Amino acid sequence: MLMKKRASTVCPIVYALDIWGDPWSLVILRDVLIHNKRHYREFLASREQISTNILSARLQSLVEAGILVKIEGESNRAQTMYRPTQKALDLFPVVFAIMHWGLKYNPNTDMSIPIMQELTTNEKGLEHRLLSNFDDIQS
Amino acid sequence: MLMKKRASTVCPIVYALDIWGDPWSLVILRDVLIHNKRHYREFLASREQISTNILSARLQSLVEAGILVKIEGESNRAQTMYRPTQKALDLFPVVFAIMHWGLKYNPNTDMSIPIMQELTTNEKGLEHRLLSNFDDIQS
DNA sequence: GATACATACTTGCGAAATGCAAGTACGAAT
DNA sequence: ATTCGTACTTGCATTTCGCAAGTATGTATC
Repeated sequence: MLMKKRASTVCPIVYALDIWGDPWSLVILRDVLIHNKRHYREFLASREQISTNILSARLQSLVEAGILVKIEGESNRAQTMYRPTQKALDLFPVVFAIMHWGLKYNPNTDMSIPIMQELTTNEKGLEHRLLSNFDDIQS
Repeated sequence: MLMKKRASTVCPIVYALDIWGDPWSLVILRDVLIHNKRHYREFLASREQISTNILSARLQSLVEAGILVKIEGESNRAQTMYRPTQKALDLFPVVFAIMHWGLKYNPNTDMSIPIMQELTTNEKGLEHRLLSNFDDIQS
């Protein structure tokens, strides 16, 4: 985190930033929520090239913050998965809002990705479909 | 910024993060958009206690990114103002989405602030009222 | 009109976080 | 038995941050 961590803040924005307000955390959350990634190796493979120590640290802090859950396989570390909690699923509106803004102002956005099209034409449908990836989590 | 700056990215989220994805930038944007702050001294007075060098650097990078405009008074630096561009005003949905999430999960949110109440009961009205602070900017 | 004050910064430095490369631990595949 | 894949950890140079102090310039006060 950039900002000195506060035990508590009365501002909902600062509260949010203290948890996932560094860029790498949001990239991980994008991968989890939008691209349905769950394995360490999948996060590593992202275009943004996060380094292993940062990835490890961020996953851990997101778990501590109750955003992700670490599910370890029995007798095989390669089965370890990171899955979102409801607290993470509630970030869909945030992620979508950021995507809308980025889409408007980033001339290099790759519109050939189906999700980008769908975000503008059928956001609710997109959200519903993505949420169905996490049916086991939904309350 | 935490993340190595990219000249261009095809991801709208990473584009956004490269511009305002550090916590301090978002605190400044909160102050501009929600609390209608415009002067250096006002940003410094925020509860989060940003230090002067960071504030100076962030204001400059937000100006470079086309998010804020620096308006200098003639013959008096104390009149210097930082005002949002349309690109900043388009961040209202992002800021509101973050506030909604923070409100849900931050037990310490100060609900005595009128804006917090209004966000849940009348978001559109709140947005409209806040936007009216920037009538001169709106296209 | 000299002095104090306010504002908007810049500078210096120790502490922390980052980025990169390499190493480790362990199960699976050959 | 050896190699490979995966999930990390460790070490270190570089960058960024946080804090304190200093600077520049205009305004207010005596």
